[in-house]
Amino acid sequence: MGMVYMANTRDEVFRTLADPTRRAIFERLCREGERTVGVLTAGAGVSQPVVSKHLASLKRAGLVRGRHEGRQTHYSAEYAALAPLVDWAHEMTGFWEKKFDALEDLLNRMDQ
Amino acid sequence: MGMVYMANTRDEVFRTLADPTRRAIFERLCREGERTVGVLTAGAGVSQPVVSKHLASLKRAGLVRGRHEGRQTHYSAEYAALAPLVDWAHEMTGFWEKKFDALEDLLNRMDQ
DNA sequence: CACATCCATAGCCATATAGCTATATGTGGA
DNA sequence: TCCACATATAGCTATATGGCTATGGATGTG
Repeated sequence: MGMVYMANTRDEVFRTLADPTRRAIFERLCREGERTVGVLTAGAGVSQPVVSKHLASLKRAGLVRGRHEGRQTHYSAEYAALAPLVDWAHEMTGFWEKKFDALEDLLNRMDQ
Repeated sequence: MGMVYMANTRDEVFRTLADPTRRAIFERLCREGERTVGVLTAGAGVSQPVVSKHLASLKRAGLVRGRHEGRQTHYSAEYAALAPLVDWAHEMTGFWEKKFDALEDLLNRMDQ
């Protein structure tokens, strides 16, 4: 029950998406689908080795996957890897709702 | 339409929540509600000045608010500040769904 | 085979920042 | 007033990392 994702994974996802350049690359893969390193480099605003490095980070975090085809590597987004982030956020706001439930409960008791 | 949160805010929220210590402090405020710096320091695993610094970061990102009461400062979580993060994640997975819609559409056309 | 192309890796540097201790600031109590 | 307490700030250091250039390794092409 719960805790499907290790805190470790969550840590890495948060840390990986914190960098704007890296997040932009991931976002582009989400929007445009599978893309090669060369295409991603054009418009990334940084050099090709930097793009490769960021893609390696994203891959380590499970956020992208690479597919080799000849000389090119095609990367694509792994949408499911966003789950730890979304789950965590929902858990946090969940505590907020529970507090309101408790407040409502308290008010109901006070009514009696 | 959309773009209620500046990319700037999103950047800051991501960057702020990337640090595990800081995220743990925020998480505690979510779970336990309003807490003083002293209470947060106990169990944070770092010194009091570090906790104060992290709280200042969280405040700058809009993730917490502080309430002064005598010598103490009571901090509490601003759950709404998580919205940019959740919205972004949903936007990303939205692109995924659109792709499936397009695929389904394509398959429907091929059926004819 | 020789050469070009695509990507990954190595090695370097500059900067950002998370942690520390020491101290300042502000508040309550004797 | 004097001291204790709670928090914030200042100043420092070590480390992590995002950027670069140079180069290696692999794959097409003439």
